[in-house]
Amino acid sequence: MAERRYDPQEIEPRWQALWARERTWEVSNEPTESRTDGLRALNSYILEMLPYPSGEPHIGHLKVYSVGDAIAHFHRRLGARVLHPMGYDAFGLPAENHAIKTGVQPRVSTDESIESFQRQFRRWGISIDWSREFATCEPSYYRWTQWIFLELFRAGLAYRREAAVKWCPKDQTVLANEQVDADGCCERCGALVEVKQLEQWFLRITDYAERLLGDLDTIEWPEHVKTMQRNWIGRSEGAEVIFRCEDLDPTHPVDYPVFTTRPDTLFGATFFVMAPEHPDIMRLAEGTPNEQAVHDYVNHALNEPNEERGNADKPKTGVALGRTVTNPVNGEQIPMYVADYVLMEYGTGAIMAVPAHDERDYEFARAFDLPVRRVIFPPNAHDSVEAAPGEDGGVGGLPYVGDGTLVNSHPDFDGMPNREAIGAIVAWLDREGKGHASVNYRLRDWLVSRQRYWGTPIPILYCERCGMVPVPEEQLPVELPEIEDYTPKGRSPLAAAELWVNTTCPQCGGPARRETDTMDTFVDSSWYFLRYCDARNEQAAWGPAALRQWMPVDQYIGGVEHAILHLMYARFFTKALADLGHLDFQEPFQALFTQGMVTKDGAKMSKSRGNVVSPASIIERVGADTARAYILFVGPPEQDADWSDEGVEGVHRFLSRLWRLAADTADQAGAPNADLSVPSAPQGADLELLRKAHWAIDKVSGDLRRFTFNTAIAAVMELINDSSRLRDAVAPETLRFALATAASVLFPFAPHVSADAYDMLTGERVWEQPWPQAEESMLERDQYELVCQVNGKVRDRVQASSDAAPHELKELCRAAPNVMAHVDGKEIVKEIVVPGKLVNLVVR
RNA sequence: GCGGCGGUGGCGGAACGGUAGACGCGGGGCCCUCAAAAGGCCCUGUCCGGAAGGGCGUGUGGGUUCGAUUCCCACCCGCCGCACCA
Repeated sequence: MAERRYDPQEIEPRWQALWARERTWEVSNEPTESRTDGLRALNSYILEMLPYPSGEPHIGHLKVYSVGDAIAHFHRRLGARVLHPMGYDAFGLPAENHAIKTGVQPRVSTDESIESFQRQFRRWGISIDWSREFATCEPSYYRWTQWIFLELFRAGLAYRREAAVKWCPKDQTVLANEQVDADGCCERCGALVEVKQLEQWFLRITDYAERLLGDLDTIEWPEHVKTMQRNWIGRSEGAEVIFRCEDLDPTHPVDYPVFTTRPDTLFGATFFVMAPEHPDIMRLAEGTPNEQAVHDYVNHALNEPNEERGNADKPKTGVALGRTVTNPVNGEQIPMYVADYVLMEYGTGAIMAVPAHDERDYEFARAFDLPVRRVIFPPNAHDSVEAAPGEDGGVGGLPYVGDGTLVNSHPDFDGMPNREAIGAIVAWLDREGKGHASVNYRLRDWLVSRQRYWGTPIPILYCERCGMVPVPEEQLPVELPEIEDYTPKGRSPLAAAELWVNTTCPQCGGPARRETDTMDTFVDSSWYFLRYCDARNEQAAWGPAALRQWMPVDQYIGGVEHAILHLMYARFFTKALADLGHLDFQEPFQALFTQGMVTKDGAKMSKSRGNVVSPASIIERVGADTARAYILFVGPPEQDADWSDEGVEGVHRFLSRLWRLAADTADQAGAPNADLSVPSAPQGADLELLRKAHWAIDKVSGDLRRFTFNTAIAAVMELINDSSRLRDAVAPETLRFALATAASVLFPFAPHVSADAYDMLTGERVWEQPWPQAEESMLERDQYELVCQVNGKVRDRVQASSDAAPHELKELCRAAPNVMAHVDGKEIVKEIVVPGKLVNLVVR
């Protein structure tokens, strides 16, 4: 017989053409009949994070879609109707920067990239429902992004206020944080970046902090991702305390609230610090001898790069404002300072400083020679509370941030454990109207406006008479105009499109100007999973019936680098849209899987390192099946994996072997035969191979549920190794069954070769076959190798019958030759029997 | 600093508290071949031994257990996230 060779370059396009021709992976939104056995939901929504189309897909894309496709195929063959769509997160800076450099319009270069991604995904054989494909830069998509924005605007969840943004004085443009390098310079021109106050759009995600935190308990996400989100939200319990300033005008005192997690230390507050960004700073300093110094300090602090300013090791700096505030608990006048260690974004932008019990305040007090007053006495630190005056209370070790007993405070609280004092002092503040219990979050509102061209236009108009006016829904989308020059000139490039900017007010008909900022691309990707459910709907962003079929996403898959931003924003959108009556669920992604990075020689792939492995070149050499199976075989998918060309060859050999065995076996059988029945009472090699096949079914099924694809593929390798070894010792139908089984369970990982092998053997389409079931009887053995231990060490192995009673197993073990040698007259004090596994004799 | 994850052969990695190292790579030997490629078979943690067999081995030190890579405590190292968050 002619030598047949595994040729992925022939096999793969052939099956891809069939799947494309028959639109095999498309699904409808028709309601599924309700299922009577109640076993499983009939619909399953498997989604990988949509790609940002730039150049060619990289190896990370190959990994995420290989993982997702395996799950999608598995669910299909378990009987589910699976939604597995694809789209492109197509707005963004790189396309725009490319345009600035080359003059090629972002739309043109983006479309090129999208085409290349489409080609690759088809070439990889990913089972995508192409009928639902879209790119977020298409007006038919961003029309609904704009609609959502307006919904949020009407609900008060989108608002405008002044905010500090990064500004490059040379390029005359606002910069995204990512465009500022580590030295605080513009990544394009190298000029020192400044901070500028500009009107910006925000989304009120902070309103959802509590729910975003609480609902993490309702979803099946990796614990570390939940932890990152919890940390990002950063919930702290404490109190808001009011410090009154009467210095400016005693008849009109100003109240400055501060947030503190330690109201128990209030009596130790010896000064008061405000952030340089605090709007009252200059007003407070005005007319004091320090006015100029304060002015200089604020200017300097505001222009300092975040990385530098945020460095906790930096010595504390600041300037006295020359004013005082009143400590509400004891009426003391304490001096006010401005210092850059206080952040405007957190809490109220002002703090009470308790140097004795806070490291930062302590450092500042040291630098400025301010009083330090201990108000917490450590436990077990001898002596009575009264005998502890002076700076450190005679105990030393300041600042002290631990728990203890209150001292130097007030007779009502002195002697109280500080944990208890927190409640007592807050209650007192509350009664006096000087404060109240409060919860504070680290999470800040989401700044969504970008002074950029290549993004979704914000659908707002400014009318001279009516002010800010939302674009009426029937006028959506506000389309991005074609422009000539993408170079920023101190405002969004859109501002130069005068014809587009100038329009009429829908309310009064008078002249109006369009908002020229565009939206952060994270807005686009915060709802795309909803659009897939009803991607061709021109009347609405989605129909409720379509959503009911699919949402929430059953399994979401993507890189851990999106653990915070994208996943938080998508959750926020879902909750906000649910509150507005557009959705009837609270969480978009029921289960999440985060896959690890693919590295080369232990390092992240990058052009500058020259270690980039391109999927296209791999596939050209060994085919898509090998590339996909290898990337899943190399290790657990949630871990980082190092690409090895030798490892790829190993997987290629395995697929090659599988295919050749199937081809030879099919040739011998003459014609494909759908009948896969096996000898009725198999013995010897037949039994061994059939058992192996059923073991493999069981192993792969479990591994697919656990996402341990590496061991699933290893199990199929074992089955193929055994099939090869036993090929001449078993009945032809046994071998056929073993190989068809291997092809069947390998299909989710290497679809083309599996489909081809299955077809050669049976003439059937493997993806139309139900997932195989392992037969219980084939998983059991009537004989097994009993491990014989003496004092926990393996000394022998003997054959035991599966139905042997414990006492029989003990006998077998005691009789094993090498066990006897180790027992040798010693006393057996205990015998542990684990049926099916081992016997352990404890001797003395 | 806080939080999370992880440390197993030459390498990637397997092991419901029960035979440590499945599977693959790499390495060695052999078969096929005029030769090569491709393929096939065998060996491959380490030390002692001819072999049988035995000692030692999952970052370090303790503990629980008949038995620990697995559970508990302390520590060391590495990676990731957050970081002057009041």
